[in-house]
Amino acid sequence: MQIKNSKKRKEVIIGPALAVDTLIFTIREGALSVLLIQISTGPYGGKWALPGGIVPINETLDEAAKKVLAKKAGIAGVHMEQLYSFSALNRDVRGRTVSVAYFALVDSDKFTPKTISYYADIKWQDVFALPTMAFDHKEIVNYGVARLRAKIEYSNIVYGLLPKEFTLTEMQSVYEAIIGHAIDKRNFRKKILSLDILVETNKERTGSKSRPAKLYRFKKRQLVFTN
Amino acid sequence: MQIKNSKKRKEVIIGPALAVDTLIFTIREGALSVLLIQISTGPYGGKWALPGGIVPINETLDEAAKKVLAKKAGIAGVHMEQLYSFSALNRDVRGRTVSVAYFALVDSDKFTPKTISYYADIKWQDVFALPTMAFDHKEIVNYGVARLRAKIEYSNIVYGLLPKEFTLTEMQSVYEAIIGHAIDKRNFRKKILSLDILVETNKERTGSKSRPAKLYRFKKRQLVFTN
DNA sequence: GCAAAAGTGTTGAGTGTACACCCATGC
DNA sequence: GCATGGGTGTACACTCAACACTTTTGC
Repeated sequence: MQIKNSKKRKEVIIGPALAVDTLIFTIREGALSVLLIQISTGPYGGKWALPGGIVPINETLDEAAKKVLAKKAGIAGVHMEQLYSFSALNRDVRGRTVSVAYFALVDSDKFTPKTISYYADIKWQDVFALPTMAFDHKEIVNYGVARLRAKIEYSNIVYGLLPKEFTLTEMQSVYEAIIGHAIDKRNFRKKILSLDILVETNKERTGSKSRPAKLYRFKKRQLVFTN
Repeated sequence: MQIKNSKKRKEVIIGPALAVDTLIFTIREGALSVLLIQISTGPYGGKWALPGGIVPINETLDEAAKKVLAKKAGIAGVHMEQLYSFSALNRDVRGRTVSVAYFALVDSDKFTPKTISYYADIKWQDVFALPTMAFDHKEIVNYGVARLRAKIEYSNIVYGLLPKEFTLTEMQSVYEAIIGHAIDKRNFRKKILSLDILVETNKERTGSKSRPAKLYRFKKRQLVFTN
């Protein structure tokens, strides 16, 4: 594209940088948690943040987010969706950056965070006890928690937080961790079973010192809306 | 920010351009409609598109979208919210652009689209009869319609499509235009009145050749969730 | 036999849905 | 007095919320 006059030249002024940040949720020790990395150097050195990265010119936002998951957290093949785009002028003191936030759901038993060279540390963090965070990342986490809370009410999205096979009590614990309060066991079971999103396996979870529990699977391990 | 080594230099590679596109909904002749502009020149000359613009380095996305509304459609002071970010690699053949879509709701009686010099034309278009559109704008419109449909079920968002005072039948027509089918009058009134989002004025809409209808106002002309 | 968690039903309140007629006005 | 749209109530089905005891296992 040739630039021929000053009017058109305006259009090639460099705009904000474009980044993706990823909110990776899991349930860990009964608490809804997110994966945080600790920044090594620069103005945010020592602060905690969400894994993120610049969007390359030849990748879509989804692709860029997927690569962040893979490279910075070693996570692949999980449910991921776009959350919201954040653009406050001062959100990154190093330069004007617009960030598209994504969220992903993982089964923490399957993924162990590993520190990568250029981060000081990496860890799962209870979303209700966030440390001081860089950028507007606390706001992003809270926005993501709200979305997740809404979405468990009308979809099977929690499949992303559960292993292939699980008991109804385990599933209920996931719901309770997300909404932050206890649920009636009988009502929960009645409701979930009526949604027709689970199938009974004929296995049981044994090895506890109490009665074995039936194991269930999701009919579809992909997003299904339930009303 | 000084660039000191080749590793850092990578970070200043120019990424995708960042734009906002605005989906401006109204109800016009009983049909849910969007404001489209016709592109004058270039590879998309003659095609219809949503009003949009590049995001300047010193504006947030919300600000940039608000300015697009003001400058390209002459609309201000209406409900507006972020919809989604679109980033397919080939969405604009002129160059890699990521677009953050916004949607706004207006009362078509208050805004008359005016053609601006650099567009060939501008018009309200029924969302169920879209012309061939530039970029991925048809997808954006459909995404926006879906969001709007969902949102009228759990919020007072339709205030944006209605004048200050209106009859329940007018309000019902707005709902019907959005969901695309008729609703039972008695059930609609019972439901809406039970939500406690309207107040009765003591005026009536006269001048028709039938019985005058009571006029109502929204308690709050800002987004309120109703369940 | 006891501790621990799994599993199971009923009732009442509230909400959603289907459905038909009278009322106030203009002409 | 008739055409037009405004305005109203009831019955049934369904969903949601509250609530306590029995079953199966390990030790």
